[in-house]
Amino acid sequence: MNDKKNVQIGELAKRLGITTRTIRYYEEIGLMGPPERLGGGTRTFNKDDILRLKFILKLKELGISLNEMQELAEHFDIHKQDFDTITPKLIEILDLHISKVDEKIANLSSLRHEIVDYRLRIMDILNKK
Amino acid sequence: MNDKKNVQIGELAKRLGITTRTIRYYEEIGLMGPPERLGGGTRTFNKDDILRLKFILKLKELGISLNEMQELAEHFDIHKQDFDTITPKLIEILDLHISKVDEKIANLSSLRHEIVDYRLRIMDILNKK
DNA sequence: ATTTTACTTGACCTTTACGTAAGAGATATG
DNA sequence: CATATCTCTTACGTAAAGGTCAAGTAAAAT
Ligand SMILES: [Zn+2]
Ligand SMILES: [Zn+2]
Ligand SMILES: [Zn+2]
Ligand SMILES: [Zn+2]
Repeated sequence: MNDKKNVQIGELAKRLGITTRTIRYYEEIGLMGPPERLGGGTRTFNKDDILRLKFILKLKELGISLNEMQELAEHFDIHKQDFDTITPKLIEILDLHISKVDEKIANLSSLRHEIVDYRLRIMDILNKK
Repeated sequence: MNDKKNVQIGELAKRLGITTRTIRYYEEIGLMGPPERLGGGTRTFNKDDILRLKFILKLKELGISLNEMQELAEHFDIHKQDFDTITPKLIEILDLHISKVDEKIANLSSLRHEIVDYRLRIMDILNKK
């Protein structure tokens, strides 16, 4: 049994409902930073690592792309791992996202209108036959 | 000069604001059917071809994927090229799309709500410091 | 000690709708 | 005829976010 609090990749993935590939991928693109390793090379994740990963997943849920997160990460203090140091940059990004979402909603609404119209015209054609 | 009404690919693309690659691609995946060719192999498109292409672009505008169009195309009478033979299948697909769009709108709306909430919580943290 | 999991890196696969050469042939114009 | 401009096919590249092997190690359990 592990007496340290550190967790291996499989366990962590299971906990968060993602795959190990995902975690390695986030590390690969620099979102996660290199974790500590055991003697043999096995990754172990500490509490901060886990918090960071959860934070990433939260942002993803909010529709923020990994790319955007990378830009965002540049504004985190790299040496402090706590997220009390969230800068106004995050607010900025969230605001930008709110307006993007608004825009998408507007586009979809007018798309919906168009589809309905088109549908009606086709129904007319069918009925007049 | 061409005294026939048939048009070559470059001209057609320019007219419709797409690229020649797009037209060849639609043919490649079977959306467009092989056009007539000149002696040397150059494609020429007649009125019906053009109508069909415009129809495809219209559906694309409505958010219907090429894949869906292929399924749709299976329900067209392959030998008749007129679009009076639009079957109820198109209506079906449009209806499906309307509900998909509705779903997307709903998702985006709740996403927006979440983002705003999250933003507020962060603002709180920043202000209490 | 040995089997059974778990983990490692690397590399190729997936989807969608084309973009972008490369190299060769065709068409239009001077 | 020469030249410029199309057009042809073939085939690899692209973005996003991982999925899916494969071959080789390490850790955990028996
Ligand atoms: Zn974004
Ligand atoms: Zn209307
Ligand atoms: Zn669809
Ligand atoms: Zn709320």
